[in-house]
Amino acid sequence: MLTIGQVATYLGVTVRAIRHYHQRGLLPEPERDASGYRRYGADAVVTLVRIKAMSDAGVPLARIDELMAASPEQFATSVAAIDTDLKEQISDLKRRRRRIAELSAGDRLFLPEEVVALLDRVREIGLSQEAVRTERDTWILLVAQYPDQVPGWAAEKLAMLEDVAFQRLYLTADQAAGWSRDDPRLEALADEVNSFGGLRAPDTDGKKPILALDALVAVTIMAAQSGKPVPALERLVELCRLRAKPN
Amino acid sequence: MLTIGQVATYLGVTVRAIRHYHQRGLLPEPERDASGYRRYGADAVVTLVRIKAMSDAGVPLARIDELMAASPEQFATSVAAIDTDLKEQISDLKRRRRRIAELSAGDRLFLPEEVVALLDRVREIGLSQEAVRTERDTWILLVAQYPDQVPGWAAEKLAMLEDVAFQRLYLTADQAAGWSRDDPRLEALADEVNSFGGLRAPDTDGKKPILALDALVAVTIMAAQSGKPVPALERLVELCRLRAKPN
DNA sequence: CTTGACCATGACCCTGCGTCAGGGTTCGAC
DNA sequence: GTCGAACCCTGACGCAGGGTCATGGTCAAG
Repeated sequence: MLTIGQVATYLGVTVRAIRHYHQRGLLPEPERDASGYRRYGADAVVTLVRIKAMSDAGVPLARIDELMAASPEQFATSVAAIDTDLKEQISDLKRRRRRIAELSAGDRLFLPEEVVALLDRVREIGLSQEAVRTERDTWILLVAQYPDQVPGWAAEKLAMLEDVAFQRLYLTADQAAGWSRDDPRLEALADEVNSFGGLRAPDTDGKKPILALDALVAVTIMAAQSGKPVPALERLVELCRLRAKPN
Repeated sequence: MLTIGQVATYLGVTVRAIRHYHQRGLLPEPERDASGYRRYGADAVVTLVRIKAMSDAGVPLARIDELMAASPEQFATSVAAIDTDLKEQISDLKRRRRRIAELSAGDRLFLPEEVVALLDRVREIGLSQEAVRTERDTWILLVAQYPDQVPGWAAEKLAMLEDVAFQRLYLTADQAAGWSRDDPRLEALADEVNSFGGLRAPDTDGKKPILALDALVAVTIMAAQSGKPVPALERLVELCRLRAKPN
């Protein structure tokens, strides 16, 4: 008659696991000796071997007791179901691996390649690190809501950045974040923004493309909402809107 | 300012998950409004998008906070580690699928094919269902301790069963389980067993092959240990041992 | 008689949330 | 102004499959 520890080392399972099986009702409690120790016979060992085999094969404990008492047909059916389950889990993990690969490939995070290219470009141009982060965060928000349109929008914006004048404008707007709310340069800047088509916030006209300095709008919105308002940019947005609707 | 439910539906996660991220410290608790509701700004949404992206990619929550604040090199290293992890999990699941396949293929359970063949054979020969189960259980025990030797042993025993005399002996021993302890036929049976080389229990000489009627020994041992002793077979084993060591 | 290796039970820990339970809040409709 | 539906809050238990104490009894050897 074996003790629990002996059975465990014999079969290569832990003592805790065996007690767990008892608790789950998978393995009947054996008789106890005078001191209360569990004493196992060969039948218990056999049952345990079967449990271990199933469990190693990935059968969830809950189904093992079904299987132990199943007829050959039930057995086959259940095994097939479990196998299907495992197949699903595998393809799930594979999907995850693909996503992981995208994460590490997309240098900075879960954005479509067009956006990544755009971010690289604005960094190249000399945009401040903060502004780049804001640009990124804006795109993240956009992706969450318009995943299909985003690549197109990003490509469009990237194309606009070929224009040196637009680049200058973009950089100046970035600088403007440090200006005060009544800085006179804001007026000139607003004029320039308008010459590029003005501001268009994504929520202004639903699902239409965002162009130009929408990120600017986003900056002000996001800053305001996260508790760090940027007065100069707020004012700039105001000025641009005034020019856009002069009536 | 968004409520937790709005953020959740916007991003396609559950409210519970968001609260869970707060609890795990992945997502900082946002400010509350007058009634104690959480109010989320765009920054929180961005953080959540990043968390969701990592989590969807299979990054464990515990590592997400590392990654969120990691430098590009750390990021790459960690991502590689996680990918390795996923690969392992996948091959693990594949291994399980193979085991599952073996389970269902080996009709009656997790035994090497040689043993399955042997079991089929003894069933064919006409061994009682009980005896077949005992035979199976014995092999299960043997596999647990001598997984490498078992296929050889089973093949050897299967070969012996070609001999019709041996078959008869086997069947008679099966019948003997129903005899009384002092049945005179036991003597003759013991003689016959000896003419086939006698009994050899696996524990008798360590790792040497088991032959002939070891299952008989196993029957008595197992029966005794699981509380249902078989007196006639116990006696038979005794007799065989007497003949094996006549001094 | 003590020491170290076992055994017992019970209870808390992990992951990633789901799902009550037992409240309070807000909003639109009447 | 009040009703109900739909939110929100915290706290706690649940799952699989055990790991890991904590606390105390048992056993064999020296």
